[in-house]
Amino acid sequence: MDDTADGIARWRKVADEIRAMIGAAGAGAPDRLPVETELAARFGVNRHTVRRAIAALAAEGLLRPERGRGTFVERRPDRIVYPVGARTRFTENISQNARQAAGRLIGSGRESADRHIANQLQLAPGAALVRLESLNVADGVPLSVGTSWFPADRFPRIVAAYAETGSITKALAAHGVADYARRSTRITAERVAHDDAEHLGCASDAIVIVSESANYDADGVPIQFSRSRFLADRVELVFDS
Amino acid sequence: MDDTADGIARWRKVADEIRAMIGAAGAGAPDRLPVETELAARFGVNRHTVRRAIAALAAEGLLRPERGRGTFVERRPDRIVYPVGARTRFTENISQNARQAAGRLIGSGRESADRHIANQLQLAPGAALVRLESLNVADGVPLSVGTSWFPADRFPRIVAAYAETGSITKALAAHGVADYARRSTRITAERVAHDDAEHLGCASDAIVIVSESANYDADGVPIQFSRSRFLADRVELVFDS
DNA sequence: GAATATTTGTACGTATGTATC
DNA sequence: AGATACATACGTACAAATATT
Repeated sequence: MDDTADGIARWRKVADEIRAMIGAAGAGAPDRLPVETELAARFGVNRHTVRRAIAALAAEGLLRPERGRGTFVERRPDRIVYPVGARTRFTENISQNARQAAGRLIGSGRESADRHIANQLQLAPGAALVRLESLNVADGVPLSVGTSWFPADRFPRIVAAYAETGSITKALAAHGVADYARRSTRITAERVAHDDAEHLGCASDAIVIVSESANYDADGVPIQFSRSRFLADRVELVFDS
Repeated sequence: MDDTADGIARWRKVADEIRAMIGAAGAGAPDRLPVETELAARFGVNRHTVRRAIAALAAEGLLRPERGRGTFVERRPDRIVYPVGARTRFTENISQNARQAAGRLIGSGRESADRHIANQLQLAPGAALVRLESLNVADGVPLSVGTSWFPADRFPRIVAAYAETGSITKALAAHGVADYARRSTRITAERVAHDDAEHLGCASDAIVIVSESANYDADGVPIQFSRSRFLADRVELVFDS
């Protein structure tokens, strides 16, 4: 299988060599790779073996192959800092780090509560909900997509209000919620869903940080359950404790 | 390239069909895939095309191919809940959710502070540090690996103390630190590093939640900076606010 | 703008290695 | 030991997107 007989696949060695190439120096570091055929010749392997190595490095976010153009070294910009606390509000938070922040409605619907959401919102399973899908953008760069569920009877016009204002806070205010807070936040991470990748304009194998939380009004009544997917490449969450 | 002429690669269609196969039902759902040659015959494509599809689904965590055995459907267990707060301590936290929790020393060393860590520990760049690598296991399942840095002059024997006790808290106590707390936690997510994957016993393309934080003693002096990598498949972090 | 060359993406074929059954 | 099943590797061809002439 590999003629080096040390049990390491060739494509892994090629990947390591490429890693060394691109990680060599900061200033003189190349920003693009030689073409696949030349790499294959240089390493004495088949083009497919080079491609296997490139695919692995691309999955790590180190390379970005573009059909017809070449394979480029990924220089990832610093991540935008997203502070999470009891009073987290997207627009206000992000505008501390970015020049422009906006939320946009990308979908909505009505559905009945499954067990998990019913529990979070302290409703009976099957209760009527409004679902709201939003895309959050800072400085023109999509950062996250979020799905929120609201009790339909209390927030009948939440979708329209959000579509107008681009702000959950304002949409809630239009329903008489002057203040709200979150209590706890569950954090997981996974590969981005297909639909989310399209909205976020990211690679189909990108990683998202998933944040689930509920918001409560001043009386402690749950008013919103949300599940946000943050692009891990572009955002870091900061929790103060 | 594909004879369907709708611009969708064949391997993607095969992936979708396999996804449908395994996601069919809860009870009667298969727990393993037919062998690659049979899938290739069934879908009328080459075995490599099937493999490309399987690789994509494996990257999503849906399949787990095992050499010589077959390709299995991944049924992921519920994640262990890991509460994060000012007084987060691994052993105490996890033992609320698991029967057994333990930390094990997997590496250590001495190094000098780079800019980032020096800043976090309020030291001059180049200051002497002790680095401690640990593997955290609950119920025999590796959950996370962590790297911690301590000022070398204040915690000269921290590695030995941790090796003996398996607890950072106790190792710090041996150096006279009765209490400590964290102030903020930075959360990112990325693909697991190669070395970490070996310790965690996970797939090489698994996702980890990366948590960076500093701990401070009762006088507010930073005593530890740590970078923990939690397997996203096995753990969820919960922050109270 | 059109034709051509370059470069990555997909697909199939074939062979062999390695782990498991 | 033999059969089975996934892993790696090379070869070939063409498609699709981009760059160049």
